[in-house]
Amino acid sequence: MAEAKPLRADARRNRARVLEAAEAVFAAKGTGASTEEVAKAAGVGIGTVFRHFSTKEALRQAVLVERMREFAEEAARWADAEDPGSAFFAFLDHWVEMGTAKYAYSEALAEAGAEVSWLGAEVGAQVRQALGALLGRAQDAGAVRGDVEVPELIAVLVGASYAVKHLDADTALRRRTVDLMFAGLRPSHG
Amino acid sequence: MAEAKPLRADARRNRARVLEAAEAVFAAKGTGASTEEVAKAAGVGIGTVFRHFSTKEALRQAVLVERMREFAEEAARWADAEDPGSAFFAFLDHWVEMGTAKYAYSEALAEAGAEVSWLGAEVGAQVRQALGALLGRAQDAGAVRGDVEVPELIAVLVGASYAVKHLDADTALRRRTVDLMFAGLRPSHG
Amino acid sequence: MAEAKPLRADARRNRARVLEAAEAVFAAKGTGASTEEVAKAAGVGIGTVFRHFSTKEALRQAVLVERMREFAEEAARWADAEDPGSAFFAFLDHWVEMGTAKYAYSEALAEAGAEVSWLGAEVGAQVRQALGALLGRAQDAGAVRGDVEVPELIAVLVGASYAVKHLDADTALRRRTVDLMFAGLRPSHG
Amino acid sequence: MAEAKPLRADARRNRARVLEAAEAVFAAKGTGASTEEVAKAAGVGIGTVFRHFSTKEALRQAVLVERMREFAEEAARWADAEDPGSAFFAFLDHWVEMGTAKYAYSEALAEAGAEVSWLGAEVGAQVRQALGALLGRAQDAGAVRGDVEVPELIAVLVGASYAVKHLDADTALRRRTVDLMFAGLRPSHG
DNA sequence: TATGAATGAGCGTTCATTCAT
DNA sequence: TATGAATGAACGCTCATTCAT
Repeated sequence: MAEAKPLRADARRNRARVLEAAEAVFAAKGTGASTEEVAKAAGVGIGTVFRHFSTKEALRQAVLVERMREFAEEAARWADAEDPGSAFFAFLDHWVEMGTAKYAYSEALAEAGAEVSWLGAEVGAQVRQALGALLGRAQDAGAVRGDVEVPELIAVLVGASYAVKHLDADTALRRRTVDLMFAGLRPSHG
Repeated sequence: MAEAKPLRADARRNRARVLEAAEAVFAAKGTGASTEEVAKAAGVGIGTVFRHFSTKEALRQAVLVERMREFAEEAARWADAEDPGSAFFAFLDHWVEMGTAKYAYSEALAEAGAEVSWLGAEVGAQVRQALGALLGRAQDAGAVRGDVEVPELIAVLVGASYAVKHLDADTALRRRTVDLMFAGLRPSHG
Repeated sequence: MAEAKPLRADARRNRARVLEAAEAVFAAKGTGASTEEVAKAAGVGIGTVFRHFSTKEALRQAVLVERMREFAEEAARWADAEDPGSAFFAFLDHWVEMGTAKYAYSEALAEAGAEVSWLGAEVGAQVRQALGALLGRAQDAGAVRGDVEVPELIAVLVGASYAVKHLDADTALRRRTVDLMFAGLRPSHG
Repeated sequence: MAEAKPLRADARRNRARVLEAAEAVFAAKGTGASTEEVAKAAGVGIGTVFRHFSTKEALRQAVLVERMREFAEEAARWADAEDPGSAFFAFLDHWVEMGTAKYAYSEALAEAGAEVSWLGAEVGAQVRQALGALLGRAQDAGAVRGDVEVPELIAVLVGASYAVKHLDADTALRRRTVDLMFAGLRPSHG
């Protein structure tokens, strides 16, 4: 439950810098970017990267976990909005927009949806729970079809994030696409 | 526009074998698979692969072009079905299901949607045209919202293919997800 | 039985050069020397080394196998000498002397004695058989104790080679040591 | 000659723990084991290891020195046995057996025999002296050939230890090998 | 003095690409 | 034209050593 090792202050700072750098580099060039490049972006030696993340795969996963943490936090932030229906759709929009900027969001969410073991029961559960709350209230308010459940909602979100990734230049088209993908969630559809 | 050189029969045959092998290998292991492996699968030397596709990237693109050709053909095949509405949705479903099996379909379509230059005006246009025909007839039949246009349709398709890629184990969930994503295309009965 | 792949002439030549270079480099600096260095010594790119020996360990083993092949050949060469007793001891001496120059001889023989699986049934058997022949004739001639068998003979040889490795500067001492180690093989005249 | 600085009690204790740990780790995994691992086994930080042994090589040598000290002590312990002949051979046997368990004994002794400079005049001399005493008394008692001297005795011991290292599974073979290697020391051999 | 985080050279290995056969 | 051996840059990762805490 508590952090395993209470790292020294400077070590924790470096860990964070590496994580941030990895997030940025992976976002810009994909996971294929070299670990060396991440190290350079973080301003540390390559040994430091591997001290904190024993494997490149471990680093990739840490980035994804971080993103899911942000996702859950963000979702929680919208949880007690006055109008649950608007809040729900606003959150979806917000999230998809972020995915345009930060490359691996859809990937992260996909793996969270799939309940990948390494994500850690904790974060995965937080994600599903926070999203479930938002969804439930929107359904109670009659803004979302009652038969929608969290797993397919996640999948739709994943798809939307991915679809939009290639559309960052054309704002209008992106708008139309996102609207179309989320329209099916609304009850008015037969 | 036309093929640069009229290849000798055996050369053309080899080119085709390599392309097929690449499709299979990339589908199974992703684009990261080595060119050597593709050569082996095709039963040719690695030199032959590079004779036909001067670069690995060129090979990857050729695979995508091939897929788009199939996409356009398939779409054309549904073009004169009796019930345009059913045909339209049946085609979408069919396509998404194929994407589950053949890895990079969504990727290919995404790049086709983006009108990437290398796709070649020809294939890109064929795709958009065939899909446009299907869409137009479905709209005329009142089965699809009238304000939907080809670009966002492609984007939705891309998103659906991607979303579903991680769901190949759970058929029911896949079904619900796809339905949800395409539901927005239908005219609201509000 | 026959060579698995009939390599092209140039490829076979390169394989041999790499093997030779590895023998020399490992002899001079131990197995810890870098593969890069072996490549340089062979005058080939590093990729070539790994094409022929897929692993550094594989290269090391190939060197040992090569040495055992030489050992067996050499032993066979002494097999039909006129005086079996002299031939036997002369061979032992000869071998130990070579071990002084070529670093990993004792290591190779030790693993042959241990019947390490990768040595290949073939070479290991050749070694034991050739040595057994020499030993048998020497025993028949009364020059070696009758109760000595091949396994312990190999062990003694291994020990002698190793002992002598550190004595290459002092010929006289080396002489006395080797004599002492092999003296026990002679029938006691008690 | 004497210890450079009279270390504080806890520092001396740490030095000893590191040395012991290194002995165990090197024995189990060879000198290739990482210094980090030694530190962990000793229960100290890696910085502490390097404070006491400025270099990994220095640590390795310290281990060897320690072993030679034990060798000399052990030899001295047998020095005034009643039957010098039995004592001599019993000591050799004992030592070789230990070498089976503790990996680098033969290596250590080899370097002692070679009078490597770093071993320190002191320990090297102790070793040669203690062994010389044992040998001398055995020769006086007629149990060992009179022309044998310490240097070749050390070499034989080194060879025997090494030979036996690969034979730890087969006790009977080990027995026969050792007997064979030491048999040459006895006077009955022509 | 002890700690362990940081460093970066170096290693084994892979793979796209070239070129002699 | 087809082959596959050769090449070497680049990668992930390890580890002896240094140094701030």
